[in-house]
Amino acid sequence: MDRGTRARRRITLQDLAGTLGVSKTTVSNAFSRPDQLSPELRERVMEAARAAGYAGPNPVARMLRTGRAGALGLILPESLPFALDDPTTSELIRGIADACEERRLGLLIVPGATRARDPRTITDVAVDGFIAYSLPWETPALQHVLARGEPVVIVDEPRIPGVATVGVDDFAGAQLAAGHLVGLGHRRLGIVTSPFKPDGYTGRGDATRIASSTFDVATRRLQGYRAALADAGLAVDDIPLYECALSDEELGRQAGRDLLERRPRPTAILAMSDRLALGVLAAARDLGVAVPAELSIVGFDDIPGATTSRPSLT
Amino acid sequence: MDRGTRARRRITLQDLAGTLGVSKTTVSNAFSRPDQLSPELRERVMEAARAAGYAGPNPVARMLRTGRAGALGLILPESLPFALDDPTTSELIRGIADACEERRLGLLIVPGATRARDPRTITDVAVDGFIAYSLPWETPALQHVLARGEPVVIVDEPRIPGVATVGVDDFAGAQLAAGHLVGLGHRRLGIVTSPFKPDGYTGRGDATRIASSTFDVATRRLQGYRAALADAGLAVDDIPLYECALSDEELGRQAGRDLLERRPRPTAILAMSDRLALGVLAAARDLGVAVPAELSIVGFDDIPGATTSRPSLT
DNA sequence: GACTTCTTCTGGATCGATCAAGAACAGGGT
DNA sequence: ACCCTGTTCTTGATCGATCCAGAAGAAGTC
Repeated sequence: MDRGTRARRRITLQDLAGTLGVSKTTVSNAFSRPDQLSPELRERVMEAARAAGYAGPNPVARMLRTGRAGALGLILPESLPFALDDPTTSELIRGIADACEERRLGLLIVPGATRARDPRTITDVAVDGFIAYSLPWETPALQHVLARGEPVVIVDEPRIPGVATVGVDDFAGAQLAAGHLVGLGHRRLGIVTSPFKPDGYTGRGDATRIASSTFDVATRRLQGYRAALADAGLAVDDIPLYECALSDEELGRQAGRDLLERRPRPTAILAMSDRLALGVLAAARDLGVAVPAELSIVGFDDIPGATTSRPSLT
Repeated sequence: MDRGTRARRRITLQDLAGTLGVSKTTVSNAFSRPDQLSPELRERVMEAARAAGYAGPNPVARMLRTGRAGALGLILPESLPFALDDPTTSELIRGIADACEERRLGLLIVPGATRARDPRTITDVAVDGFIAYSLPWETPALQHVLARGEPVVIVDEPRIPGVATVGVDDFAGAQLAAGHLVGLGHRRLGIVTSPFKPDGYTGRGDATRIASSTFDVATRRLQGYRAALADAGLAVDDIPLYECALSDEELGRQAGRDLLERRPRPTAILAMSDRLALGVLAAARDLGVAVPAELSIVGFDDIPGATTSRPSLT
């Protein structure tokens, strides 16, 4: 069956070589290794390519032969807009994007990895390796990434033996933050945590949830807080906790309201991220609690040790 | 030269078929077309694959054979964090990301296309088509995209004959916004524009720049504004313009300050994006100009006709 | 028994490039 | 005349899958 005007097959390196009367290797070299042939011939090849509307070697075929995909996959736990809403994450992504461009690598983004998703969005993409950002332990997406057997770098969490991980020292950072507050004399604290599980729960701290946490970051930061507070002789189990499902200002505000309405009211609040801290600040404003006179708030800005009590911020 | 423990070559479909004593087609079918073989055999294949640590067919080889890359390229004019900082863009990207996931397509992001960049970041990626978002006319990146000969959809601009373009009706939207203001009785207006050229210029409007504009969106919106204002009998050339290099709140504020310091002071300002409008609002606050009592501000929210005078927004 | 029809599986061609090895020719040195 | 070195170009194999045509066997139909 001849379908009318025959759908013109995409032109290949071979075709071009044919019309020019040279070998395909030569055409290939004209594009990829210009020093391997005489300038005149190269110019002829390029000219013919232009005339034929040939844009250059098919990237997929090249990938197959060379074994390099020329791209990196970036796995994000949440949606892209949400991820970039967080200054820390945004900075990380920009850094990755810039580094990729510098190395002439494509950047393939796989957002929303904590949601259930078709494995094929991970198994079927052409990348040389992955960067996985802050995922809970048992995320299926992460399993698929690891199963591919390609290089993986995990940012922040989870820590998996044999897999490269980069991140901040959560324990030490949290310990420092909490130590700072007790050093200032605070004895009634409150803690606003990032999620322990990716199930969307937001509400008061719950020992069983903490015990079965799958987010390493939250766990380690909490341990850091508790270590410092225990050192100061406080009963860590009595310190009110509020868990937020997302590192989001609105949830931080909700957490702040809950903690600040308790009696006796805490004089200081530890928040596991800057966005949560901002939310707590908003809650303090809502409730007419003066900051920093009546309340100290400490966020966590992912630079170990650089913790700051924030007096104002708008 | 035998390099010590021989670097174990990556296992292939063929290898698996060998150890199982079946054909490679069968193994391929086990993964990609389960209805083509008996359940028992399929289970045997999958079992063997698991044992051998075979994660599934090599995506690149599959792409080459099937001719589909299973991914879309998204070209953005600015950096990723910047793009997502704008609510409209952010919403668009999220929409694209969701649609891609639904269709099991990867999303390969190429940010910063207005900057000079290595063509290979575009020519060498494995995608089935591109979405180009709001690029200036002569962007080299766009030329490379078009040269690939694959489907391209351009969002907003530029309009190129033969290339699918989606976007809002800038002219009509702008006309409506400006018409709204003159309808309210305003006669002294100011205009804050998005860039006419990707050269980073920010400052007062300049007729030559406008005449040689390469950003269609700004041009069409300006024409829309002017059409409505001319209809109202205003001298369009006398209306002060301020061009911002980016659709950024800080630049909008700068623009707002410039326009509001002119005498006679404008009673209304048209801004070509919501972020610019927010900046103007901030400038009004800085200068103690009451909104909406002394000043009306109209943004452009990319929904044709849905223009709103914004009384308050914090 | 001869026939079609289904299901299940196989072999070989193919996608479009790169790569390794080598042929052909030029010039240089002795 | 001979060998050596370098440049320029070609041939054939290869990357790892999918697709097409068809073989083998079971089952149903007359």
